[in-house]
Amino acid sequence: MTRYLVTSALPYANGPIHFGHVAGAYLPADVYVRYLRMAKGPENVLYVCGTDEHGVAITLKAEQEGLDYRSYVDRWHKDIKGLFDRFGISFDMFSGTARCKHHVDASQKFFLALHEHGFLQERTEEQWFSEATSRFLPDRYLEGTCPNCDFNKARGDECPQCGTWVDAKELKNPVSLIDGSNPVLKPTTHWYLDLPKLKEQGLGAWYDGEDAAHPIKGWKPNVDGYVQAMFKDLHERPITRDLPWGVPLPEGIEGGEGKVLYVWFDAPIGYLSATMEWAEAQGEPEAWKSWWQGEDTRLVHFIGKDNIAFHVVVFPSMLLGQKDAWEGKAMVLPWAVPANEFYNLQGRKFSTSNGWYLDNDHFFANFDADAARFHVLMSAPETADSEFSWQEFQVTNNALLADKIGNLASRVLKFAGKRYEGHTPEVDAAVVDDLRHHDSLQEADRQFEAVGTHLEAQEFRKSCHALVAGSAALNQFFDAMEPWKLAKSDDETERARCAATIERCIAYLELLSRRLSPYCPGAAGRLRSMLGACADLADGSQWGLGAVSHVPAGLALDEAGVLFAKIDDDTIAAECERLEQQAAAQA
RNA sequence: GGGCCGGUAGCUCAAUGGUUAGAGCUGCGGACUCAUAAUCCGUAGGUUGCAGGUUCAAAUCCUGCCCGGCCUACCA
Repeated sequence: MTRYLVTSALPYANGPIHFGHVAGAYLPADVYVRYLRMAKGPENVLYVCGTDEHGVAITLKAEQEGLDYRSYVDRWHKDIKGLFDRFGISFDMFSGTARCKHHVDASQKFFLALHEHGFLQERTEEQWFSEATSRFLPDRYLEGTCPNCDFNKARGDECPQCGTWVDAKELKNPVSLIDGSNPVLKPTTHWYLDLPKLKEQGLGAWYDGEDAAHPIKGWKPNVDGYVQAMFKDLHERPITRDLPWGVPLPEGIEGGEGKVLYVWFDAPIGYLSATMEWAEAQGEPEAWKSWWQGEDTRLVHFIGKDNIAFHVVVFPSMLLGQKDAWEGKAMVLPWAVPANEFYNLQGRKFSTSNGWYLDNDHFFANFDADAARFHVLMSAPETADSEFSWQEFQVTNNALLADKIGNLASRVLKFAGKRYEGHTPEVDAAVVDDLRHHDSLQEADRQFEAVGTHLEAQEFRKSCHALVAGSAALNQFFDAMEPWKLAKSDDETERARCAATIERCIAYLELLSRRLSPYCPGAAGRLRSMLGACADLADGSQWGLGAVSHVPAGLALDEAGVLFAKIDDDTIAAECERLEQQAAAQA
């Protein structure tokens, strides 16, 4: 059986995350995972993630705030997890690279295996060193005079005046932006990952799909364009740093004392160490192997476009370079990397510091997480940047969720409540059989099946459209049958058609509740409880096939409630106003 | 500067080189009354960013330009 190991990019524990992050790497993954659990069985799906808690940016911010590194990342870990909980992101394990007890060992083992297999190069170069703080300075935290145009506020990596790329060592009169001191050049040794060699030894074949073990489907255009360009000019890449915070180099590496693994190196290993943590929590510490070394595993990385190089080139290289170091078995390579673009907010980038963001506490206190999930997914940046707008959110919520889907449940169940005293009607099987061929029901069948095929292909926007189209087809069916007229007829055959119509609608509402489940788990659950005893006609945790073929008579239905509440114009106007004020306050 | 992605109806998006470029939402008109003033039907809406080229045929392929975005290896 094919198994799916799904990851979402590790959020950096250095600040709040927002809807933009959720739209790109988390919500699509969560909907995909919820679908897979239903369609393939929960035992064949594992969804892991965690915060990325190392790196120079964290050390600097923590020091600025006077916090030790541990407390600092703990705070953001908690904050970030809080937003995921509100969105209902259903990780099997959400850990963190500085809190997972397997992480240091796993990362060091990765390094050692690459070292032993000849995929690392050692180089000694001069770097700016601050004697005041006894630390090497990243280029970005240096300022000085540009060697090209003499502009005196050039950064260590780039000159904002002439735009040229500055080699930090050539920067004149450098000053540390951290403490204002004048650094000196000092030699330091670092290890480089030999990407060109790894590309020759299998990465290239894997990427091109020549490796039969990984029959990956085509890469997305944004991924392929980026990686092809990268392959044309592939270089060795440093994977160590001089920092006081991170995974120390393994013992026994000469010259490695006091150095740590580069955060980009240890971060993706977080997917593996989180899996180990999950396995241990299950009481089967070895269970991670069946995921990371199983021939049937499909490893799927959901990321934003800023992460493409690391997930399609660097991390696969690291996995490939392990060879048989892990008890003689190779690691799986990614099967798919759905990289999304960026999600903006009403024409501008999300920015907490500029006040251009959605306040998470406020949002979830006033709006339904299910509606947010559906809208954000439906407008997710799959092929190009996209955005959240309050007006569009209102349209999705009102016109699609409340009117098309919620009202469908309402009209059917209330009709049954009145005409059949809250129970499923008795039907003539022949009349029901006749209705099965109705154009609208066949259209509903097609659309509800398409929901699954689109999800399987990671086409989330299309899957949302199919779900709405399926519901629209059911509304058409209801309208075409006109049960409100049939029910009042003196003709017995007309009343039989009415009963059969309601029977079919109830069967399809049960199907709808399962199709809706990955997107809107809360509303799907409410719909199932409204269906009362009819919810028992199919296992709600199963994607299953289509609508149940026969709804027995006399099953009790529950009270028909409101699945999705509408959002009025004033509320939307108030939210837009709130956003503008937030931005103005920060200006 | 270099690389890459995108530009299609008022809005959000579709369209293996192949009929007359399609949906949804909004707008307008109508039907209906079971339902959350919902639903259903009809209709309007286009120089596919611009200019060339290839082809029997171009939104699609090629060249140049314009606009937006991302990356550019020490921002994770």
